[in-house]
Amino acid sequence: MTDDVPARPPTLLAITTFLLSKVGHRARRRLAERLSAYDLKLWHVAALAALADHGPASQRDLGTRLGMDPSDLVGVLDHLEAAGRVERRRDPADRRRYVVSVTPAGRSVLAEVVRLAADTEAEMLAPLTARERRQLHDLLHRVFTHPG
Amino acid sequence: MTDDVPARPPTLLAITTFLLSKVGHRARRRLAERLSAYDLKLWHVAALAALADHGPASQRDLGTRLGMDPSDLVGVLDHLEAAGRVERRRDPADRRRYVVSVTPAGRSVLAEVVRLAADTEAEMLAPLTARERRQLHDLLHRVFTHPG
DNA sequence: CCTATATCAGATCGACTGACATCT
DNA sequence: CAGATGTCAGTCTATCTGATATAG
Repeated sequence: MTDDVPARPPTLLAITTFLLSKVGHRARRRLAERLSAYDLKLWHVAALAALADHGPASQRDLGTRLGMDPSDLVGVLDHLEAAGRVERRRDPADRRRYVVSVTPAGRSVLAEVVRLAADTEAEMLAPLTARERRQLHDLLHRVFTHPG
Repeated sequence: MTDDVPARPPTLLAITTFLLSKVGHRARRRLAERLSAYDLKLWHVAALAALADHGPASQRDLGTRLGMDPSDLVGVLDHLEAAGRVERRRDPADRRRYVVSVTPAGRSVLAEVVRLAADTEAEMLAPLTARERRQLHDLLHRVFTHPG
């Protein structure tokens, strides 16, 4: 009746790397779809979060912190700035740099988006109990923050 | 001393969807790097696994099973066929279709690659105990196979 | 005649590379 | 002058769309 999704090859399902890649891709996709209502992409959210959590920064430092190419950051910040969500000011102490900071509007949309991410998460992880979701989060967090 | 990786924004680390996306991307990347030694990409492995697990199939059925666009499957099979890892024969019952099947060489390289994936996995999941890796695998498997 | 299959050509997007003007 | 910063242009890949030839 509903869309017939054929079984995936067991050989693939046995590979954790495969599952990580697939589930991660699906998660990214779903969140990105919802973010489009706010005229945001994932990198925009990452930039807002970094500025909100760690305070104003130069574009280079922002890029380093996020593991993002500085040249791609340019367009991301252009977009956020045009929407009044971040501000660029020249650093008076080093006039090559900008000091980028979040505006109140940026903080506000970030808070909304964090709630939206929680909704997406609940949908994605529907088959898991609350305890299992916390487990999954903890395991992923440890893997992510592991050096190398 | 070693590369100074700055802390990621806590706001992002609290979002499971973010962690899934990031860890999944890293997993994909690492596996892809290792596969290049075998002249394979991830889709090649997926196709080999599907054919090995479920037997010969038409390209359309293969694409459906893997959630892959049939037009992209063409190049993947061209490549595998040129390396003698799959075979395309016309289906005598419906001459629009090919019947695609794995060759012994294809099965052989698939087995090697599965071991290689296990190595990559061990490296990626180094901070987890064996029990935790099984937990992670189980949780991801349930999320992945959940309808919707 | 209409649909299915495999194929090809092109659009789009994200990540990465190289060059460059400005400033220290 | 050498190095850092932000910017721009272009490449490369994967993914998705649309058109087409052949067969049912």
